[in-house]
Amino acid sequence: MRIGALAASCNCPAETIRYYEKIGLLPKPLRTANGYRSYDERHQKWLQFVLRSRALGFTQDEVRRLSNIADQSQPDCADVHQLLVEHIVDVRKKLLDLRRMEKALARLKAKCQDGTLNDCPVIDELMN
Amino acid sequence: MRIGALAASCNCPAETIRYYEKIGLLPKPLRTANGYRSYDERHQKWLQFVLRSRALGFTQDEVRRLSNIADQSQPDCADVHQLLVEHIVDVRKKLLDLRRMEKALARLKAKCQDGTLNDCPVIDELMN
DNA sequence: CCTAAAGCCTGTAGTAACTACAAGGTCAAG
DNA sequence: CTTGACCTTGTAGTTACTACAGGCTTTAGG
Repeated sequence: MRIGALAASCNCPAETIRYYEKIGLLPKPLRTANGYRSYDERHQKWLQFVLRSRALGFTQDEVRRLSNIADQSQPDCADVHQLLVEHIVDVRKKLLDLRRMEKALARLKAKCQDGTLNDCPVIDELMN
Repeated sequence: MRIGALAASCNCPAETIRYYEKIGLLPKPLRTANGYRSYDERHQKWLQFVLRSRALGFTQDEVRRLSNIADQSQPDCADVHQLLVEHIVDVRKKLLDLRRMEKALARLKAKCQDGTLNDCPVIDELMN
């Protein structure tokens, strides 16, 4: 199949596929006589793997490491486990940050009294 | 005061201050005879305003809009309120995403059984 | 007073992770 | 036979900075 079909099947822009190929996240596919990229289901699985990993918040670099593990004949579960644990720590840190933000924003919004005030206390608080 | 002092007082790299000036988030300061930037407390308040807004997750563009509001003689609370509400929606969306991620990651980690397995079920699940 | 370190200047390039063209080749349908 | 959809490469733009390079100026120590 060509890049458009692969893109449609994985619900991902063709440009992203080319980009992943360029940065080495996806293996280079064969080319047809006219130079078009030619994919099979192995490529499809690989792309899916990358997309799912990204959807879980893994960075490109982490995906690369995951790929290296996945590429072994017997993927080492301990390695994956470690990556997973580290990533979960990251995600939790981000969650904490966002929760703190949300709280602060909600407090500011309350100060605002639905925007009915003439002089804005929010601006004031951010400035001083 | 010079840029280093301002940077220290706001706990922010001098390069960021120059950057904010360049993109128009901060007003251009006066220059001393030798060309050094010269700041006063008004600049300091302005920078603080920007930094606090950024810490709350507002984008540069949103900060710019907030700044415009703040710059009026009587800042319009309704405008601020709207920006606030929109931003809170964004933050909540990100929170939902992250929570979903965390759940999925925790489930994968459980599958892994602490990495004691020989063949990794996580790789398998991401692929198929 | 001299020198060395610290601080300042401008401008450019690099980061993550794409996205959006521009300019052109190929192919099938009407 | 030409129109439109699809493909190609390569480059530039996005967000929000960060990190130099190369070159001034100021400040502190001996």
